[in-house]
Amino acid sequence: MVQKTKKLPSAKAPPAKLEAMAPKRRGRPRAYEPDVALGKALDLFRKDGFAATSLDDLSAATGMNRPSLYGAFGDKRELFIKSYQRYRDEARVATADIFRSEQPIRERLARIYSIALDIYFGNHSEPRGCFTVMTAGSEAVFDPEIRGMVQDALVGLDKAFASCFRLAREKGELPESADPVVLAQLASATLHSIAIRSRAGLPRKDLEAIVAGAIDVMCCGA
Amino acid sequence: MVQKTKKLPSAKAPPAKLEAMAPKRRGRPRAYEPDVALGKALDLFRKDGFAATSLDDLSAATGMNRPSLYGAFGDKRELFIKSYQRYRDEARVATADIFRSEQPIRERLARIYSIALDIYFGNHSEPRGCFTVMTAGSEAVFDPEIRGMVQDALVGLDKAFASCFRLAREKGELPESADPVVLAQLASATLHSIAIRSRAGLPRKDLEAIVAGAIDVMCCGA
DNA sequence: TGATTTTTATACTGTCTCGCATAATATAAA
DNA sequence: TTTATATTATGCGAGACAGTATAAAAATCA
Repeated sequence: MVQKTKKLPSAKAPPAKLEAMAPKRRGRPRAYEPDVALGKALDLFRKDGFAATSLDDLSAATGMNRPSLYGAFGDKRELFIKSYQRYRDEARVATADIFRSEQPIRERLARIYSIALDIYFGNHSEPRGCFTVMTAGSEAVFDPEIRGMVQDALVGLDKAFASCFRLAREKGELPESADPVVLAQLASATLHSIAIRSRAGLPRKDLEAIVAGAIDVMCCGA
Repeated sequence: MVQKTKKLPSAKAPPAKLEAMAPKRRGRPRAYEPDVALGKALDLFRKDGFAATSLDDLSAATGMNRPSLYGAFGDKRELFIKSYQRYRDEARVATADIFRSEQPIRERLARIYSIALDIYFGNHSEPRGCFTVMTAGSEAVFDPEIRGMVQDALVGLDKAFASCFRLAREKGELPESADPVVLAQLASATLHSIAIRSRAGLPRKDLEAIVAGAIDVMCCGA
């Protein structure tokens, strides 16, 4: 989310839009909305990867010309990182309330995987897969900053799943012998696997079956 | 493996080399060995991916100049496909006897994962990950032939794991209630997960711990 | 020896690539 | 109005890119 200027409670609030509260900017107004432009860039990077995405492609997709892109987001690498940041943020907010909730473990897992598949398949004719797994993962070898972000995403997910299983065990949904950390790694692995399989063109139905089977094993008999 | 000419048991066998059995080729002799050149190309594709690997890079790595590359392997896409074919072949022969053996299930799984980690980490300073998961998976969206190969690799592994679990159940290592197909998908997922994590720079030790935990769950109590 | 065959070596072409320099444009402030 | 500011629009330039054309080199065959 773009940093918004302090929202002081002025008497009159002319247009309802948030950004309209900002003091009038000085020069020529932007012809683009940074937020939607970043979304377009993200989708392009998800589809083609870093190397195969040219600045001309990005320019065409965002509707911004090259200098505007640089002014707004920096060079290609910075734009890539900001796109990835955006992807992670979106994924986080999409799953936040599930990870915060106290629903039965099976339900929580099912909802998480459902959202993940929505992200992986998207609305396009061709599936995108997972940015962390495919695109960012590939670049992680070369760029320490990206590598750090990918590692954060991976272990962050592990921890989130682990807390789910820990709670489930406390609630008696799982036997005392269940190891939350190990189960969390299996849950992550299942997510990774359906991410790969979606990108490989396997039908969503198959992946949903995999998810169902994995949930059965992880919540053994519960 | 390259198709070798029929090895007829002639009386005199001058040099021990296999390729020397071939009838003498007509023109200027090759300055490269196709097999090792393909190996170099494979490693480059694994490191950088398809788009970021230039023909100049490939030329330098293989020691072949551009026209020789074309003559031997075709254009970049064909070379990529041949490299991937080679990768799959190597992985298959490296695991063939384990998948064919009748060892205890835990041992078989442990050996498979150990070989996988060897492949993913390699001898280089920087890990490579899995060609199927990373590089080929990314390209699968655009190229039907690559997509087919990736799907083959994925479901082929599922089936191989499934036959392991089926045998284990028959031998009484696993309870009757164990579902070989579901367990196989978990075994594949674990492999996918460590492939991703290796590329993301996580230490091998961590991945070995993940493997150990996953094996414990999959062979529940056995 | 000379002719044929196969590969290597060099260099070229037209296109794309990234990043930036420059100039035009649209707004707010003075 | 004029000035200052911030953005857009155009396009340049040095280099990388994939693929190929052409010629030289090294072998076998006659």
